[in-house]
Amino acid sequence: MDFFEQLGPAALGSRLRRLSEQMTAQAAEVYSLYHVPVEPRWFPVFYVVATEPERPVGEIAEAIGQTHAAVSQVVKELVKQDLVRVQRGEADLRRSVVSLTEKGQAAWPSLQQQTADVRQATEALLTETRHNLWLALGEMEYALSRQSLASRVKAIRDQRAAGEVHIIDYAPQYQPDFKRLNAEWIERYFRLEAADLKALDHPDEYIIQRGGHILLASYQGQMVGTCALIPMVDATYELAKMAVSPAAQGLGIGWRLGEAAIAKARSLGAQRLYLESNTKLAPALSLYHKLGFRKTVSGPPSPYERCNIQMELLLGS
Amino acid sequence: MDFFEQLGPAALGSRLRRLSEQMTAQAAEVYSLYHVPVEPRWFPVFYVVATEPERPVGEIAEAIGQTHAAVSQVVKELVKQDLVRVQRGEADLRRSVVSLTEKGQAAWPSLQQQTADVRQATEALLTETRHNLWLALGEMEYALSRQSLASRVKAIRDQRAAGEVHIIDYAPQYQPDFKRLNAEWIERYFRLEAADLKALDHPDEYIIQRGGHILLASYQGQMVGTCALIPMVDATYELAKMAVSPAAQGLGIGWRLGEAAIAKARSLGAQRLYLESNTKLAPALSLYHKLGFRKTVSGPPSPYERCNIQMELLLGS
DNA sequence: TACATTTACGTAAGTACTTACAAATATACG
DNA sequence: CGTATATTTGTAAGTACTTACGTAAATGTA
Repeated sequence: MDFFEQLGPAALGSRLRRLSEQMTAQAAEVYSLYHVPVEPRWFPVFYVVATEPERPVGEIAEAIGQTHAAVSQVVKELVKQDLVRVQRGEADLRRSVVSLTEKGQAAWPSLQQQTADVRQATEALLTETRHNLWLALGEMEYALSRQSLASRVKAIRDQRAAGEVHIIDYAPQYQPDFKRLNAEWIERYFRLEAADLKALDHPDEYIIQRGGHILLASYQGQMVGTCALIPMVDATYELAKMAVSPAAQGLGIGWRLGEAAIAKARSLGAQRLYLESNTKLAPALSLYHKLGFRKTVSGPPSPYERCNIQMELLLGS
Repeated sequence: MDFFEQLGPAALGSRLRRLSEQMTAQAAEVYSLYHVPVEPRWFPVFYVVATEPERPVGEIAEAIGQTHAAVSQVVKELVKQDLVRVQRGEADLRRSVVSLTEKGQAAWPSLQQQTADVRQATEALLTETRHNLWLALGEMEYALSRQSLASRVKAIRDQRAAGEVHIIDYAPQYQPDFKRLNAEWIERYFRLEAADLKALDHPDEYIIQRGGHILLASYQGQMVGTCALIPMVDATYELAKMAVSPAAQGLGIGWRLGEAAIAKARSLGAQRLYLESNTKLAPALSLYHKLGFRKTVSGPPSPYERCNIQMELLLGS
C-alpha cells in the first residue's frame, strides 16, 4: 500500500475516494446497529424532507448537492418503502412535492438519535487528530472554488513549458519539420495548394533568398511550431506559415512565435505586418488579435483559395 | 447547500465523496490537457506496472488498494489500448504478469511529467490551507484503523442507552408486555406450550403468589425485556422467561436484567440459581455464561419440550 | 498418489451515483 | 393568442468501482 506514499499528494483524489468508501461501508454497519428502516444512501433525501417538508425534487437535489435524477430515484425507493409520499405541486403541476408518511414520521426520531450519535463519534474522532479533516475539507473546497485544480496544474505546466520552448532560426535541416507542421493543419482543414507546395518544399528559394525569415519552436527536443516572415512592398512583411503541432497546442507556442516574428520584423525595419487567414480558424484569429493584428481590406488578392480574411499590424517607429 | 453545515461532521462521509468526485472530474480535465493516451482511472495500475514491472494482477491490486477484479478489468482495457502486455507467470501458470509495451514505455515520460505537475499543484494547494488535508486524511485513516467508526458510534449509543434503560418490578398492568415479549421469541424459534400459556397469561397466580419475582426493562418509554425468578427447593431459584425485544437487542439489556435478577435472588437469600435453555440459542447461552452460569446435569426433568440444556450459578453466602 | 483445500484470476451482476434524453408543463414574446 | 423557449421531472444508459461466483492451477494431507 506504499502507492500513496510514493505518489504523495498527486494521489489526493484516489485517497479521498478510498476514505469515503471506507466511511460508506462503516455507515452501513451503523445503520444496521440502529433499527431504522432507512438505508444510508436514502439519508440525505430523507433528512431534507423531514426537516423541511413539502420540498420539490429539484430543491432537495440542490440542498444535498446531488442531481435531480438521483433524488428522483431515491424518492421512488422511499415511496416503495412507504416512508414518503409524493404529490403534484399545487401551483405548478410539474413539481413533485415530497413529504413524510406516518411511517416516515415514526422513523424520524430514531434516525435523529442515530445522527446525533454519529455526530458525537465523528467529532470525537476529529479532535483525536492533529489536523482537522472537517475544516481541511471546507478549506479545500473553498480553495478549489476560487481556482480549479485543472487550471492550477495548467499554470504549473505552462510555466515549466515556457522554459523548455525555444524559438530558433531556420536552417536547411529543418525543411522537413517546416513542411510537416504546415501540411498537418492545412490538410486537416483545407487542401494543399500548388503555392503551398512550392514554399514548403523549397523554403530557401521562395522565402529565405527573397529576404524572408523562418522561425521554429522546439519543445522537449522536438520541432512543434513554425512561422515565416515574407517581405512585401513598402516596408511590409507578411506573417505566414504559422503552424503549431496539435500535440503542443495550449502551451502558448503560437504566442511565442508571433512575438518573436514581430520582434524580428521590427529589427528588419518593418513598418507593417500583414497576414491572410480563414474565418474558420477561430483560435488562430484570436491569437492574431491578441498579438495586435486587426482586420483590413486593403490587401492584394491572395494566391491561396482558403484565405477569406486579411489582417494587419502597424508597427510605428 | 446548507445541508452539510446543518449536519456538521455527521455528514463527513458524504462530504468526502463530494470532494473526491470533484477531484475526479478535475483529473479528467488535467488528462485532456496533456496528450497522454491514458485515462485517469487507468493511472494507478499503469503507474505500478511502470515503476515495478512484471507484477501479477493480485499484487497490483494490493498495491493500489483495489480489488483484483478492478485491476483485471483495467488491465484488459490497457491491453486493448496496446499500453501493456500480459503473460502467464513462469513458475505459476495462474498468474497474469503485466508489463509495459513499447507504446506504454513511450507514454510513461509524459505521464510522469504530468504527475509531477499535479503533485506540485496539489502541494501548493495544501500549503494554501490552514488545515492540511493530506495529513488529516492520513491521521483519520490511522484513527479508523485503530477503532472503526461503527464501533465508536456503538460505544456512544450504548453509553446513552444505559442511562435510559430502567429495570422495574412487575405490576399487573405489565402482564400484556410480559406475555408479548416472551411469546415473540418463543414463537420465532419454537412453539408456545401449555406451560408457557399458563405462566404468561397468569403471572400473578403462577409466579408472584408462589414467592417468585418478575423484572421488566424499559427503554425510551417502552417495555423491551423481562425475566422471572421462580422459587424451587433448597434455596434455589429458577431464572426463567428471559426475553429481550429484537428491536432493543445489542443494548446490553439482557445483561442488566440478569444482573438485577441475581441481585434480587441474593437479597432473597438464594444459594443457587438454575435455568433451562436450548443450545440453538447461542446468544442467550453466551449471556448466561458471562453472568456466571455453568452447565449442569443435576436439574429435574423440564416441563418444557424446547429445553435441552441446564445451567446453574452458585451464589455462595 | 489421490483428493480436498487454497490461491489467482476473469466474468457477470450489482451499486450508487452520473449524464443524456424525453415528456409534460410553465413562461416569454411577437 | 399561438408558438418558441425554459423549467421540472422521470427514465435509460453509462461509469468505476464492488461483491459473488466459477475455473484452473498450486498446495496440503492422508
